[in-house]
Amino acid sequence: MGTAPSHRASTGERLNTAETTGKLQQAMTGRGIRMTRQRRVILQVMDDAEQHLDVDQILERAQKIDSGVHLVTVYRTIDLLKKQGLIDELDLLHLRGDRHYYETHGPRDHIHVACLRCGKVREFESRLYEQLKEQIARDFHMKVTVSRTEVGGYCAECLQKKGSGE
Amino acid sequence: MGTAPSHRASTGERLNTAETTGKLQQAMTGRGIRMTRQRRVILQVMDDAEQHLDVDQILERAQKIDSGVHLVTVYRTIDLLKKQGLIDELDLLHLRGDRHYYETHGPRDHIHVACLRCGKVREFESRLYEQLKEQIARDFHMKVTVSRTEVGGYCAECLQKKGSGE
DNA sequence: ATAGATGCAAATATTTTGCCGCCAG
DNA sequence: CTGGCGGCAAAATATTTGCATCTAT
Repeated sequence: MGTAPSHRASTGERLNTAETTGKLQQAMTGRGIRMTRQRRVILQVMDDAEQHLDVDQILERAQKIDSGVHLVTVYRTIDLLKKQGLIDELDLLHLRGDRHYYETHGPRDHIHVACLRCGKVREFESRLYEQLKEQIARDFHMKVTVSRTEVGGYCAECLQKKGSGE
Repeated sequence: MGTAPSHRASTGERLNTAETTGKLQQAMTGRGIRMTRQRRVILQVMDDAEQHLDVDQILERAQKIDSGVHLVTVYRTIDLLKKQGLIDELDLLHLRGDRHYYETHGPRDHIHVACLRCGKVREFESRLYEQLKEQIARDFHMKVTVSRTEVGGYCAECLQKKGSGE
């Protein structure tokens, strides 16, 4: 629980455009949603996050900025953001319990690829994925609004360590 | 929750290879796993299921066959099956709470496509999906063992009902 | 001023665990 | 016979809700 897994995947890229621009905050006010002190903090945390966070991590970071933020408020704000379609929810194949993870909804969907042994999570983008979603929309005549893909397996390093077993 | 009275019609469509023998049961005994009365029942339920089931549905169906099956046992057996890689776990984008759903691991992965309005869930297979997984394996030099893709949106019928707005 | 947000605690929901008697192999 | 398995209740986790108070607009 409390301790962040800190698996720092090699998410090297995707640096912060995160100045205090507050993309989320902008989106929210733009939609006429009331902005409170705590919401501002939580939104900032999400905007600055370099990777997906779970609720406890969000709380932890938020409290570093403003200790007067409560877990319940995090849940409520996350919920709001979900409903507004501004963040995505993942569970990383339940690798670490049934916790949920959240991240700001980027311009392009990415796949989360997790190593079942070391827990490292990487992101992956592919035109193939976009095509797949298009194919679904076409075949079912539906409008696709959200999608989530999580892939698990054993990463190169772990395969090496074990030889090739498992 | 559940309704589905149950026993599958023996005329129902079955997926390929599975004879009435119980593919799961075979796999389990083949791996030297102890077979108990309750496990047999749960495995049968999973084998006969025409679609993904949640734990309560599994329990319900199991108890129709043998009332002496407990929820805890369902959890433990499901867990065992997961570890053996014989079933897949889904959560259908949390469409209906944080319940998990399970289904036997077929020969080919399929995508779950859910309508966010009417809740209907369809399955989708695609060559593109296989290619995508291959691409991931190649790019990351990893061995992909599980994958889950869930897509949400609005199905043709629901789009019609609403006119076409949105 | 006032609708809506937050804090706090208690309620829910879901899954896991400890312990002990019982059954499959 | 014996070690794993299932039942039962209680614990652990994760998230939601009721209500009084406070605050952004």
